[in-house]
Amino acid sequence: MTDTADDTDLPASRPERFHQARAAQAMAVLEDYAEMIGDLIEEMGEARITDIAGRMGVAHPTATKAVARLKREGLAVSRPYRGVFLTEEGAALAERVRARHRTVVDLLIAVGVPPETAEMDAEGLEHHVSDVTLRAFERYLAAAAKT
Amino acid sequence: MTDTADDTDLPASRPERFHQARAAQAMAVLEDYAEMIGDLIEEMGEARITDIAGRMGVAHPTATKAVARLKREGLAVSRPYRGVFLTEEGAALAERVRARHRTVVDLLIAVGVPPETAEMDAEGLEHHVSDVTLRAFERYLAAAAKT
DNA sequence: ACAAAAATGTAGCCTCGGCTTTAATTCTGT
DNA sequence: ACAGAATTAAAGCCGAGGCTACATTTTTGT
Ligand SMILES: [Mn+2]
Ligand SMILES: [Mn+2]
Ligand SMILES: [Mn+2]
Ligand SMILES: [Mn+2]
Repeated sequence: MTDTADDTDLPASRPERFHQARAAQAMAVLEDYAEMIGDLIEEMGEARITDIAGRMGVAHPTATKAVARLKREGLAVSRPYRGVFLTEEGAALAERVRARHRTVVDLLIAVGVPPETAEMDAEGLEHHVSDVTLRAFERYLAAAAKT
Repeated sequence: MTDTADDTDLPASRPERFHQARAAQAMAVLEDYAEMIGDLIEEMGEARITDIAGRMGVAHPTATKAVARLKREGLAVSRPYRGVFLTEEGAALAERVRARHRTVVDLLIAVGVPPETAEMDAEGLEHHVSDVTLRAFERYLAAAAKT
């Protein structure tokens, strides 16, 4: 045995933190596709595989597989050669993800990150921002606005 | 064609932002293992597969494969049944990652995230913090300290 | 010294998210 | 109407990062 029990771990053990980060990562693709499909439906009335793939920067078979996973998870529906639509649950996820994305970008800008960089980094960061952290960001932004 | 050219994209196109996030993610595991191996060597003089696996919260063959990748990328060395060691490049990476992790935690705390949550979220967030953003965080923390 | 325990390695399986290639279907313009 | 273009689907490849089960080697205790 090597370890002396475990460091500073009264609350979440170190392995637990890695587990959490991996779980968040597993949701990341689903979240981005849901948000993107929501965007497309709003902007152009429908979400086509080609457009999804184009905006995600992937080949269209990759988008097709992602949509298949969304469907499997009950977040989207589609029929062959028709567009993709979000279920209620999928739409709710998309909305949450969109709001969180905005908050993350705003927080980054508020602490001095250049807007362009903020937008860039937020695309990856957003998926690892917990609810607790998100609420802290919102409070910070509200307080900063009052100044 | 569907899209009306592209939204707000003078600088980094939307697909480009997703590419960037995916690239960052591809480094994440390497970064965490490098940092962990550095920690273990410092704390106990050597990094054993069992300890690496234990702290990462994975089965030991998973750690073995990660170390194999580190070796393949020139970041670590090891011989069968001996511990794992970082190359110069690996140690430099570990150091950078450790510093960035601290800065991210500090920034989160500074904007009002509970320390426990900050530590939790930072484990995933850190890998998506670009150099530009990291420097902005440092400036913010320095300014906040002066208050 | 040597048997049992612990650590490490190896093989083989899975899912996910990329990709290319090829087939099927739908849309479009004349 | 229908040929060609565009879109979508399907199949099959890859690497990464998980896992379990089993083999090998090293360490340890008597
Ligand atoms: Mn994203
Ligand atoms: Mn986003
Ligand atoms: Mn991490
Ligand atoms: Mn870390």
